[in-house]
Parts: sequence; structure tokens; C-alpha cells
Amino acid sequence: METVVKKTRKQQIEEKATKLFRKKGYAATSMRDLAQVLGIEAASLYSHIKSKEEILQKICFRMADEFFAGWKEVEEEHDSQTAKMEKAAVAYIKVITKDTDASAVFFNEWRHLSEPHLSQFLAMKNDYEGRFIKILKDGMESGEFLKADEKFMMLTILSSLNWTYNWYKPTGSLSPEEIGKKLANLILNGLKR
Amino acid sequence: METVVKKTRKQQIEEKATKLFRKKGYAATSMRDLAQVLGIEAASLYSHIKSKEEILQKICFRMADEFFAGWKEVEEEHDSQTAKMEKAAVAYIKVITKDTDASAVFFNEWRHLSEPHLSQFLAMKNDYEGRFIKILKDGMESGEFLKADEKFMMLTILSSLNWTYNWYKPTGSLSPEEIGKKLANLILNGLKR
DNA sequence: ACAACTTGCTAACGAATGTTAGCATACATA
DNA sequence: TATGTATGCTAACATTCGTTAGCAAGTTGT
Repeated sequence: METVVKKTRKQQIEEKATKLFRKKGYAATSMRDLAQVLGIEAASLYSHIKSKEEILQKICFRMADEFFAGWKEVEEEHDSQTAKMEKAAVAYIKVITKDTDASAVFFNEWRHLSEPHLSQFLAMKNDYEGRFIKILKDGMESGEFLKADEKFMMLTILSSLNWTYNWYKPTGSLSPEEIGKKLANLILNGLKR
Repeated sequence: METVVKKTRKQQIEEKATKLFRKKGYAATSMRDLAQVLGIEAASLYSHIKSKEEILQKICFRMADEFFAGWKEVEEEHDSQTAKMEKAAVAYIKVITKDTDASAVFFNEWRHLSEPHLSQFLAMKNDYEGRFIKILKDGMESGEFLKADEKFMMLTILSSLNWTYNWYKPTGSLSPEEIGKKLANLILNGLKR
């Protein structure tokens, strides 16, 4: 077995930083906090990274890339909007469950990005949400979905999907795929019997 | 008309602080930021408040109190669990829409509370969520709701309700009551026609 | 054996942080 | 007129912040 991948120090720093940013928030996490977790001095971090914000950028944009990559499976087919919605939910949950720490940072700490990264990030977010809205809109027009404000719906649905990072444990009994399907089912058919 | 209530300076400080905490986050908001918004020096704030955290405490616990107060209408009746769920959603949305800034702080900044306030806060949160879970559990047992993990359901539902603070505008066409009913309907019956 | 890269240190920088002390002014009440 | 209260100031405090400079030791590749 030779699958033990040697992590660079930089990767280790980003990992620990992600955990800390999640737990305490970006602004409340100091470089000295981060250094302590790694057992080194704060100044030593700068042999590996350029700045504190660079770490946040890496996390946010890597997650954004993964969400977009996951979208590929969704749109290329000629499915019903219902099927598309399920596929989108599954793809979304897969990304979140792969790294709940990074997801938490992605959802909650992006506002601490400085320009021009902040604008770039918001543009990506907007683009992504637009794709979700389109499914809803198409579904409403085709009669598959109840008519309602699409943006309102999109936000409500995404927020219930987002929350997954808060409770998902890799040791749980449900796979990410199953969770995505269950959530899609809840969204589509509701809680009632 | 004598309804013009004179706001104390302390109230003004808390209001502006709430807005700033929402926009920048608690940790990233400095007392000098807050003072600037009010047109005074940072040191002058301390003629009115004891500390930065005192403001956060006020916001968090006032909101918690309001959520509990709203619960009164929900549990005292002999309704179906479906009806209870709708009432709970409406009560919840009413509290959120009454002050979306404070709600945002309540949901996102409580982790910056220090002990013993943090523990006290978490206990209240737990209590509240437990009441929600009970409705779900009862509804599942009575056959009104689909059987599923109650905690998972509760978190998913609450997260979609929570998000309201992000898009609600008092100038919108829907009243808080209507929003609550619509969301409850979405949760109970789903998106599909 | 030598160069390049990785990893870490100590010391220190200027800036920003929350907060306190002490004082001043306006206004309401007695 | 005297007193308390609300409101604000300047100056300063100790601490923490992100970051840089300069240097050293170990490891790797040639």
C-alpha cells in the first residue's frame, strides 16, 4: 500500500486554519492561534503562506470550484425539472459532505474577503444561484412545480441544503447520495404523508 | 399623536451595533467603528455601556426571549400537529421579520458570547429546538408526518425558516403571517403540484 | 560536495484592539 | 441656586494583531 499521501506543510496549515475558522470565525482566529495548533511560531507560518487572507481565499474559491464542477451532471441531460432538482441536491450535498469544515467557512466567512476577490466570489455565487432558479422557473412554467416567487423558493431550498454541514458525520448511516435524495424528496413532496 | 418614543443613547448604540455586527460580524466590528457611526469617540461609548460583549448579550438574549414568547400561541391548543407546525412557523417568522438585523446577529454571532452566557444561551437554544422536535415526533407517531429522523427534520426545517432574515423587507407585499403560512405549506406539502 | 528547497526560529515593527481615568458641559429636577 | 444625570471629550494604558527581516538547520537533488 502506497496510498499515504504526504501532505505539504502548506496543506496542513490550510487544514488546521479551516477548522479554526469554522470554530471561531475568521476574524476571531489569530495567526498565533493557528501557529499554536501546529506547534510552531506565528512568524514561521509565513515561510509557507503569503497572508492570512490567502488561506481564506483558497478555501472559498476551492469550494466554489467544487460546487460548479458538481453541476456538470445536472444540466447536460434532458430530464424533468423534478429529476434535475434531485440531481442538483445530490451534487450539492456531495460537495458539502466531502468537507464540512471548509463548507462552513465557505458559507459563513466569505464576507471577510477583500476586493477584488469579494466581487469575484459574489459573481460566482450569483451565477450558481441563477442556475438553481432556472430549474425552479422551468418547473413552474411546465407545471411540474407550484407557482411561487422563484428567488424566494431558491433561497429557502438552498438554505435547507446548506445546513447539512452542521450535522453531517461521515460515520453516520446515510451516504451523501442518500441524504441528497431524502432532502430533495422532502423539498419536493413535503413532510406530510 | 404622542407615540414618538424618545430613544435613549444606549438604545441608539445597540441599534447601530446590531447593524454593524450583522454587516461585518461581531469580531470584525471595532468599538471605533461603532463610535464613528454614532458620531462620537470610542471612549464615549463607555458612558452608556459596560463592554462590547454586553451589547451582544443584550441582542442574543432579547431575541431568545422573543422566540420563547412567540411559542405561547403554539402549544396551548389541542390542534393537529400539522396545525401546530403552521402556528410555530408563523410565530417564528413574526419574530424574525420584526428585526432582521438582530435576527442575523442572533443566528450568527452567539458563539462569541463568553461563559457563562454561552452555556446559558445554548441551553435555551436546545430547549427551543426540543419543542420543535416534539411536534415532529408526535406528528410521526400519529401518522400525520412521514417517518424520519426528527432531529434531521427539525434542523432542515428551522434552517429554511431562519433564512428569512436574509431577504425579508418590510416593504414587500407579503406580511410576516403570510410568509410563515407559505413556508409552512412548502414544508408540509412540498414544491410539487 | 554543492546548491536549492523546506522548515523553523528570535526579535521586532507599526497599527489596531478594548477599555479606563479624569474632566467638561448641558440639562432636568429639587 | 444647587445637584444629579446624561453625554461627551482627550489622553493614555496594556495587549494583541498581521507581518517582515534576518538567520539557521535539515533534507533533497545533482
